Amino acid sequence: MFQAPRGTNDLLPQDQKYWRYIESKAVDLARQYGFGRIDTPVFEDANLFVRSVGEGTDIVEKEMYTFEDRGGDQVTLRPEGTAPVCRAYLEHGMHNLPQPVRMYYFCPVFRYERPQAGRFREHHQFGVEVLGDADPSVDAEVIELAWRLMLSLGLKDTSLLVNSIGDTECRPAYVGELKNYYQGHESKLCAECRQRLDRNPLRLLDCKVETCRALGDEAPRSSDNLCQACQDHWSSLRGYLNAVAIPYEIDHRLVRGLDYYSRTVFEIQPLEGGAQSTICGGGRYDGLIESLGGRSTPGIGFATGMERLALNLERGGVEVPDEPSPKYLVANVGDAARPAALELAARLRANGVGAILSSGSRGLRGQMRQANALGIPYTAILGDDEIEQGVVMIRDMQASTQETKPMQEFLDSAGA
RNA sequence: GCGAGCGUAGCCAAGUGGUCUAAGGCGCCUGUCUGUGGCACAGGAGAUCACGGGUUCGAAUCCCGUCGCUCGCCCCA
Repeated sequence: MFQAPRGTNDLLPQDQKYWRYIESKAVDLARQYGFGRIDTPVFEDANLFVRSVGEGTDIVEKEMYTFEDRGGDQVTLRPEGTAPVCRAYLEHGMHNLPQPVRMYYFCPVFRYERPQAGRFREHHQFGVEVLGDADPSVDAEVIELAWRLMLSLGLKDTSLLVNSIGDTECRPAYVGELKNYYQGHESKLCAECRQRLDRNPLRLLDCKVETCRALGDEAPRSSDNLCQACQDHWSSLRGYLNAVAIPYEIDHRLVRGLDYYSRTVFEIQPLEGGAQSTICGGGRYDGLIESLGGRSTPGIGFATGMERLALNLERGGVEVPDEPSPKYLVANVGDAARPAALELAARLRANGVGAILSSGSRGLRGQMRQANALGIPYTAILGDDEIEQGVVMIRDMQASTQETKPMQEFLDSAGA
């Protein structure tokens, strides 16, 4: 038997309601904030991600689905959403549009990882990007949008963490200072962290080992080591967030793993999360477009994981509306009724009314059971008697009442 | 890449060496009700007990290997 590949999932009809719900809330909000939808290819030139996400990152080092196609090109299944949007911005000359350009997307994302709760090899993201505006008010707006999405979904008990990690101006000096600090305490670090000391000192901050955490509390903070421009940006952002009353927490340990982030970074986490708890992550990436060959263009965005949002909706017991069933099931008894039933169902649908034809190979009883099991509110019954008299019997399944109506009259009223 | 747990019908699951040609429940189908659902009752279909090898008179049950799934680490949505 074939199985879905490891780390991938079928999204069955009965699971769809959570996704439709998230999608509709997200699209409504995105439109409110003036975002337009963009869809980019599932695969891209491998180098797009190597250059943007960063050569030393886990994503590029060991998680990308990269293969050579039949023409000999190295292509990669999209491991994140931001770089393709930036590529599209450049490719289509969007710097000629009124700035900033605001876009949102829903797309599958692929990373070769060991699957576990809330982490898959294929997952889906809703994300937004704002390109061409460096003002901190844009940061505030994007963060507000992320926060409003959680509220609008009905996800309670989430926390918003914000930090500034500086830019190319001030970060190198800060990383040096951090390294210095940790080197002074190297004997107390866990084995992992000793390796991080060389590879990626920033990551020392979010280690979960108790002794490392304690050291992290006392470590120099990025937000205390910003250059003047970053400092101004950071304090403006906090002011704006206060102005729109978004309940954020400053988390000095928040760093994020992709190379392209600068200044503002943020995450949203459920209070009671499992291991893979982050449901939304984002930040500013002012150097990214330039590194892809464009002229210097600031950008900021975030992405949310659909699977993690759906998981949290279920865990939180959030009521999500069911997908509506067709209004009518057309039951039929006898050979003569079969074509008439087919026609009736077709005419109902032509009027925009949902209708399914039940299998006449079952008895009427079986067809009623089917209507009941499918949650269909009305059954239209056609048998020899009805055909002869040109009528149809309509049964209200919930009220358990039924009445006979002339066919034409029923069709006229059903359309309205 | 590393560590742990688990694999019995579509789903949940009993059984931990001897009528197990595998219990029960949900769901599905049929009938009681020959043109009327939900409830009840009765019946039915559906399982190479993950796969391969070994131990044994005898294996779903014990051992080894493989595969798969789940959870955790790393990292991330």
